[in-house]
Amino acid sequence: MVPAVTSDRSDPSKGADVRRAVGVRDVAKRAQVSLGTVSNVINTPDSVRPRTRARVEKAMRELGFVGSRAAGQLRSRKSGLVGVVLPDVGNPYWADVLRGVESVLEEHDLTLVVGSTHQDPARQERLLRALAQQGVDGLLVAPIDKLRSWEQFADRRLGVVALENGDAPDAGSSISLDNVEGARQAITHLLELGHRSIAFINGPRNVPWCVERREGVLSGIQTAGLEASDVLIEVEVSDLTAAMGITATDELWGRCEPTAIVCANDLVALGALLSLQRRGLRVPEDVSLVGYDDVEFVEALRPPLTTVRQPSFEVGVIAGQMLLSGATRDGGERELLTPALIVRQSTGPARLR
Amino acid sequence: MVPAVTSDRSDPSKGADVRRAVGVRDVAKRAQVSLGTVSNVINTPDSVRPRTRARVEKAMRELGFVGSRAAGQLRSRKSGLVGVVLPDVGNPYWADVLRGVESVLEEHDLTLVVGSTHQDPARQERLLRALAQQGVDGLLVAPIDKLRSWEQFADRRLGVVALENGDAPDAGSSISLDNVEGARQAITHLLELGHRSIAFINGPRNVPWCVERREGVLSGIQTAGLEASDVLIEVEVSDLTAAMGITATDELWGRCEPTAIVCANDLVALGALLSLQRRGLRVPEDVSLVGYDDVEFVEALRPPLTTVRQPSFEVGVIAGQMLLSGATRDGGERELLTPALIVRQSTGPARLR
DNA sequence: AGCGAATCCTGAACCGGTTCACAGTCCTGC
DNA sequence: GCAGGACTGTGAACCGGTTCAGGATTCGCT
Repeated sequence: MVPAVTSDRSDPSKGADVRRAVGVRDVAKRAQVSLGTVSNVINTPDSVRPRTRARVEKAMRELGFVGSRAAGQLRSRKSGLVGVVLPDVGNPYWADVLRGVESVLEEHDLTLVVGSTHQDPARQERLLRALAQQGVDGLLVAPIDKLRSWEQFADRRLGVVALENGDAPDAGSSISLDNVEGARQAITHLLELGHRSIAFINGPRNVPWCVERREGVLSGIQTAGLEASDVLIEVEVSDLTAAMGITATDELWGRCEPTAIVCANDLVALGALLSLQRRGLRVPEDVSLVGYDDVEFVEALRPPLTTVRQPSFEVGVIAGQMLLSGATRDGGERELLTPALIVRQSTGPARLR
Repeated sequence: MVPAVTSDRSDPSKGADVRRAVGVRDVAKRAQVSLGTVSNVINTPDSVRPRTRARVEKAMRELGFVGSRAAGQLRSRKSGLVGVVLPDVGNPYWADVLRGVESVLEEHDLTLVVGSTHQDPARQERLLRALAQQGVDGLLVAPIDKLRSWEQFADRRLGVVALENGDAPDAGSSISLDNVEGARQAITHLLELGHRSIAFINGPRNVPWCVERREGVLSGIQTAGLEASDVLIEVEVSDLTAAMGITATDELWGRCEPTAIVCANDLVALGALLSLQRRGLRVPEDVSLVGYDDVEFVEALRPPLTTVRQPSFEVGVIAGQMLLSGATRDGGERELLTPALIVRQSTGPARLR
């Protein structure tokens, strides 16, 4: 046997090869089996007789074999990678969504490649290109514009699941929360408390769920029989972070002094709160404040924040399951969850001016 | 069927090939150049005459060429991937560190593969194995035990950088904060306020920086001329989250009622705060509370939290730079930053019992 | 025009795990 | 004793971008 293979790597001129990782061929030689069998042990252990399998596994252990996903991926066209593109992993809300996704996918030996867009379409584009080149098997994306360049992933093994993707996607499944309804509840709450000068700190216009939350706000005002231009002061921040919340609120107070602020996000609300406190304003006596997400810490803030609750972890779990279900093709599934306003102590009756 | 085994991919029997991604060879054919030139355009554009390069780039655009990192990686032994293994990306502190890393590495076309260990050695092991198989070029790890299985990454192109790695690592660079000093400051502050019954909610014993913070606490007590067993009540939680903080504090109050609590982490402190508030206890009048990290939101808590500040983003930036500097071999660099106690309003004089 | 150097291009071989058509072995039942 | 099927094991070909020695062109200068 062994008629001296053509591409024999054992170069007799040098002793041990210097820096070559052990490969299936090395393991095969040591275990006295063919390289195909080693591959079988790795991928379909049940198809190998226990005795043989044990021999191969022993050899792998002794040689410290660590496979190369890249090589396998090349032939099998499976990477074991799932791309996750979120607005901001540093936001506890998205971090929680991520944990949900993780909890579902990790037991299927899928590695997550996560990236944050920070509401920047260019960043999103870069991330998607990188993921495409990495050959991810599936994509989980909370798109921040309508460019849809993620559709190219639709025919990957696991397809695409979109989070918070405004209108219906042309490809893949999607899971969203009813942002219009959530925002409407928030603004309605404030209007009922008598507020007639309300600031709305929102994210960029290209972000679907920011647009929807704005719709909800406008719709709530309209339903109350009021004119948006009389009531609402709109502020736009480029990224929904606490730092931006501080800046936006500082600037806002240079122009006017609303009796309430609605934020697109709890982090921004946190920033707003810090800005107000530094200015010596009391919440809710001087200014009412509403957040969005119901992130863990808002309950312990001073004062506890009124906000719109969204089931973050659950969203992640559902998204992960959708991806695994493989039903992301031909239209895929749709899921729409409803958020709920949680009234705490950061909102109160409008102060008379 | 399909006995056509020729390596020729243009199968005239079927019109367009069904599901094959365009490769360098397709681009080469279209641009009338050799496949090597296409590779050069991708990797060393300056080595290709502008006219030729333009032709190739046009062809790539027209064909919608998306390279396969896997194929390239196989030959070049570079993956463009950097593994990042952190305790918990959901923790704003680590999320911030991650942003720092990201800001440095993204402009070098490195993709981050991030994973959370949640203080679980088994999870850490799984993550590291996955990263090894993905062929990451470098590793950034905040190890949660002494197993050192990450040393196998030492001879990757970019080596290893360890964060918060207790004693000196045997391989790679490292950047740490002086946890002993930080914890000592925290406990000393409480002792000076007259507290003599202090709970310490800490993470698992296998985590280096938890061990160090404990050392700091013990050392501070000793310096004050007191006996740890008289003063300190130690509680251990498996994961340093707000939820665990709530549970731990709830349980703690079933056993005893310290006048102060030191937490290994701001998230745990948040949990403790929530637990105390639900129990109707006032902070700091009834119980003083100290966190660790100085995460963004603690300043806005009720009351603002006394905590130990660590420069999170900066740590990430430095770690990223260390990785890029390539000096991770032969011992590598060491960096030790010093944290600082930030006294706010969650700590006050011990209430007389 | 003539010539050597510098620059640009070429394409077969290669990286290493997977695939799959095929061969060998073992077992059952007639 | 032997056909037929189930189960195991084999190894050349393959995936597609990169490498690199060598060929082809262009350039500078006399």
